[in-house]
Amino acid sequence: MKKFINKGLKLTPQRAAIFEYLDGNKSHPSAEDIYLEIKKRYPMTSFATVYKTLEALKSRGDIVELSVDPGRRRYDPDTGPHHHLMCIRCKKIVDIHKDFSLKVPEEAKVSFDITGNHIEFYGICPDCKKKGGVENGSI
Amino acid sequence: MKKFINKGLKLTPQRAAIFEYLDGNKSHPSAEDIYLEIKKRYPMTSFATVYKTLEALKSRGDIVELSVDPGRRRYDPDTGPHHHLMCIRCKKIVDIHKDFSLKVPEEAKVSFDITGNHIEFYGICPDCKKKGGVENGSI
DNA sequence: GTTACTGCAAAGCTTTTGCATCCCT
DNA sequence: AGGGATGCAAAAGCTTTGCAGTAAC
Repeated sequence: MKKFINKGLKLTPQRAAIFEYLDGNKSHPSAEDIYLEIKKRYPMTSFATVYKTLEALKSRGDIVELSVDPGRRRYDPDTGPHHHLMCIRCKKIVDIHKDFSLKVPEEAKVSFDITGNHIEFYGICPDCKKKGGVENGSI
Repeated sequence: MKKFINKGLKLTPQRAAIFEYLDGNKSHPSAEDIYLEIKKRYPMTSFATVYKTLEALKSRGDIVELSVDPGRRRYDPDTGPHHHLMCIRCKKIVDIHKDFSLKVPEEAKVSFDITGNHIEFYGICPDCKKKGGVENGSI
């Protein structure tokens, strides 16, 4: 929570609820997840407010947007360098805090200015392993 | 083209055009890119057909869906293991064919069955470097 | 002749936006 | 008081789907 306040943003009850929900959150929630959770405490909260707040936080660098889950954006309040492992069945995402020190090939380095990297691991989580079934993933 | 035909799918002119366009294609096109291109040769082609064909190819494992570009899915006919570098300004994607042999941390390995991984590099491409400007990326 | 594919249009989801009102500072 | 934030509803993207007609095999 500390990291969000006093940054020039007005602290409204809705935002406070969003900040509090995100702070330390390891679930990589989607906008809808956040909306539904916030609504429990502040039923007046609208979807637009959630999206606008996420956009504000994102552009301030207080959260990052994940594109691992095709079809919906997920948000991560952990802005430090780390990677993710997503269950291809239930879309659960867990953090991989490990430094892989990736060396980009020379050809790419000379033409592009590389600004970052992100590794996505795919797999089946323990819960889904128990249930069985079929899936088809994406990169 | 060879890799797509005779797989139980009916070969219609629309599909032939899609197969031909995708074969060896390194541009990582979106469904719309494909649709617009195919339409030049087969103006009757519909968006639905493109999506349905992509779905068919995807479920047969003949193409992979990339989730690097938030907001739109991109398709890659190169189904071998490789990674990608995307320009955060123009969304251009280039291949990174290099084996990084990533070792997943033990904690993750024991709980998940890891099925794959994919590295996304982010950067500014040569064309966009010339133009200058500001951006804000996502992971 | 079957069966699968096509095209159209409608619907489904997620995300964005305009605008009047509200309320934090 | 001023300016940013809220909420509503409409709109905008992208993707999926139902269905009748059509074409590949």
